[in-house]
Amino acid sequence: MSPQGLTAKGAATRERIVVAAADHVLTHGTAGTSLDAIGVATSTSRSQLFHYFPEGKAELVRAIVACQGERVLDAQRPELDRLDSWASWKRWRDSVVAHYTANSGEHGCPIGSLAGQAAASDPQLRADIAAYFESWRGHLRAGVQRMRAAGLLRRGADPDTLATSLLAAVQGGLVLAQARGDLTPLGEALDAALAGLRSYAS
Amino acid sequence: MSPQGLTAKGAATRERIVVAAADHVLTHGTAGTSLDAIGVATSTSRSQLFHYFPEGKAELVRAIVACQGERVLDAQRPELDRLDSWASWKRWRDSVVAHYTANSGEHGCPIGSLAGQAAASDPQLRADIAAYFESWRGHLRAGVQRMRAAGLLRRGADPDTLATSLLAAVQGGLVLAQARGDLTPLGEALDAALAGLRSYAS
DNA sequence: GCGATTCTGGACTGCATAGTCCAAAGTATG
DNA sequence: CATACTTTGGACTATGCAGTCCAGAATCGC
Repeated sequence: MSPQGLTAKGAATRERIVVAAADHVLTHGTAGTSLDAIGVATSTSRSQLFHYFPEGKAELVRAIVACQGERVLDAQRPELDRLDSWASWKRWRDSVVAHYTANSGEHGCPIGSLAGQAAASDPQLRADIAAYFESWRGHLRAGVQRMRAAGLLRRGADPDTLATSLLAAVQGGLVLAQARGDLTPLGEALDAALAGLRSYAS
Repeated sequence: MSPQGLTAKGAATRERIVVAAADHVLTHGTAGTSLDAIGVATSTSRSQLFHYFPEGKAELVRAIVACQGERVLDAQRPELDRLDSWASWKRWRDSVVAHYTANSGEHGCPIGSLAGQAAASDPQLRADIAAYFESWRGHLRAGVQRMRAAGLLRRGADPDTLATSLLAAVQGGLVLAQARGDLTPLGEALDAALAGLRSYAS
């Protein structure tokens, strides 16, 4: 049994619930996702949801964020972990765009959308989302630092704010893309942010 | 009487509902805002809501977007309308940050948050939000064009994509700010985007 | 195999909410 | 002042939803 006292079968069911619920929440929003809908999507009954997520919907949504956050970050690997050349940044950019392109039909929307919904309602969820962004931003910052250490960027390039602006470009591009129903703003925003980074090239 | 057959009194009531509802929706989200809550906030009864917004909640939310969109754009004036020098861009940047700083407590969240909630649920609302972004982006694009016409930017500066990247920086900065509960990402993202613009200076 | 624990199904409760309806009060216009 | 129209109040219904409960099936530890 796993640490939480879960059978292999139980863990599988839990996983199945999270994955299916993630798809539903990311397309319909937290408010637009009922426990019933999750039930029919996963062929599970009411009691299982509360068995695996005793605190109810809020806990489930948090699990979704954790799951989906990992998915999104994984989609950027291995580039995200070894940003150390201009070519690697370009590859990273492409992997981000490719990931959202592939999943645009089902869940066109990222976790950022949840931030808006969670802002006031669930502080715990907001904190989880903030941590997720911070992790993502940390990878980008490390990349900028590597570039600077390698002498590819000038000293004036501040890894912290550059990482913020890169992540903001991704999230802002996604917001615009979602409103327009077309992903091109994401690519444009990313290109501009990378151009900004390149303006610090030494 | 006004075009829609509204008495002065009626128009005032309608306005009162929209304004109060806007505050509530922007802090609690559309799902977190019940018609009852709007009722108590504005001291109006159920029937008035449906009298002024026969299609119900969806129509009300659309009115809120129109109202709030105007508010946000107005907060950026007069700078937004006459972006034609580096100093004016800086002033614009400050007005954006100042606006969200002033309103961070009440409605920390912008219309962009609604895009996520509206994506699947209400296509009409999504279209309204897209139009709003397009209007905002149009002002920025005009500003870039003015800069180029004045010889302050090189020919390589594409007004269209630069406007997109600037707006994406605002929206992305707001998403991060919302998650973190702190507006600094907005300022940093905007500064980076403006630095990107400045890299095209001639 | 057997007892304890985990897993699953489905019915049930209680509540919050969107939307309807009708009748009364107010307000224009001639 | 009279009539038609707009505005307002509040009760009423429908429904959909989160969360509870209990009993039965499967599975694990020994």
